[in-house]
Amino acid sequence: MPLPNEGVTMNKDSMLALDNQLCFAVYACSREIFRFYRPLLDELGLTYPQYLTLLVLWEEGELTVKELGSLLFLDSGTLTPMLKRMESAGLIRRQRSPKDERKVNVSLTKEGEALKEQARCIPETLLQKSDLPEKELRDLLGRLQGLQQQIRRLNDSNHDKE
Amino acid sequence: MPLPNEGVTMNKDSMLALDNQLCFAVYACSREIFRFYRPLLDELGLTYPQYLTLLVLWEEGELTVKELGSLLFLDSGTLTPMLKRMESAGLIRRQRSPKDERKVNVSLTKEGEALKEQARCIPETLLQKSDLPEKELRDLLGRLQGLQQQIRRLNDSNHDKE
DNA sequence: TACAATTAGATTGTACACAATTAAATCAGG
DNA sequence: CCTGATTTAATTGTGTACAATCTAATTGTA
Repeated sequence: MPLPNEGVTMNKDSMLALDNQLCFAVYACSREIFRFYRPLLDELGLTYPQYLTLLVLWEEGELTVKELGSLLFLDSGTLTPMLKRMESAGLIRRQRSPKDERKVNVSLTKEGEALKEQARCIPETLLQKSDLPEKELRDLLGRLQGLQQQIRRLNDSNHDKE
Repeated sequence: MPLPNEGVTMNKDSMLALDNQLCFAVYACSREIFRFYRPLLDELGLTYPQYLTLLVLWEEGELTVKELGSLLFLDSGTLTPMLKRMESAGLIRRQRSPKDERKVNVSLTKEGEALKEQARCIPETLLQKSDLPEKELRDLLGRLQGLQQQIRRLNDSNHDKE
């Protein structure tokens, strides 16, 4: 006998299957994007996470490690070694804040600033090549951001419980 | 003077900005999903990539490393050490194929098979908690899969050129 | 049959991610 | 002014990712 809301609420199995497919799709897509950018960024001597870091610094100017982390959703365990590599590559400076010795200010060197122009020269973006209509891409962006926020809320409230 | 297709074709800057936002959203979303699954999978002693590997094996039965890799889009550099960890955890077996000594067959042990039931017991899926309507999630899945395929095509044809 | 090309995995080296811990600096209540 | 709590980075340890290289097995073909 069908339940009142059958057809509206999925059964557990099909929900689980959709869950797995969607999570895998996000994961696989993310790695495919890394793979696309690699040869372009190789020429600039950057990795994709380093490129994201520069995007933020180009936009915001000087930031602390903490602020960088909250924009990129990364913690010091990831950022500290990456920033050290970027520092020894001459792209950024890392210096303790004189006002609060706990903080480390991250800022661009001339070389790091100069890469901005080179990065703009990437002739075609991924999306132009992808041949998908802009409207669809904006829609996709909105949904992904929505989903990420939802999961983030779940994760954060989960973390608080402990 | 506006070009004929202005408003239809985005300018380079806004395209670049959308590109960056979308790529970051996929990347951030992927990590948020990992973070969501971690406490659930910790109880089973699994990581998310190991869980994905088991999902495939539960579905397909015995597979070679190569076949596993083409389903998960991972190469032996990633799979070999991960499969060794799963083997020493008693979840899978790895044995050279007698017919073709180059191949390594990966199959489930009783323990690995048994985890399937425990994994089904994960009470609520991510998506049920996310509170987003099924239609929207299926739509998102389709678009992500489409995007991934497009990028994969680009990447593969790029790789052929060299 | 030789033997060059191909294929499947393993290995090596670099670079994230992230949980857990540590250490130093700052803050806040008494 | 102290001292315990909090905040900020750094460190440690484990586990992916992935390019590049290597080795052994197999295949295609002259």
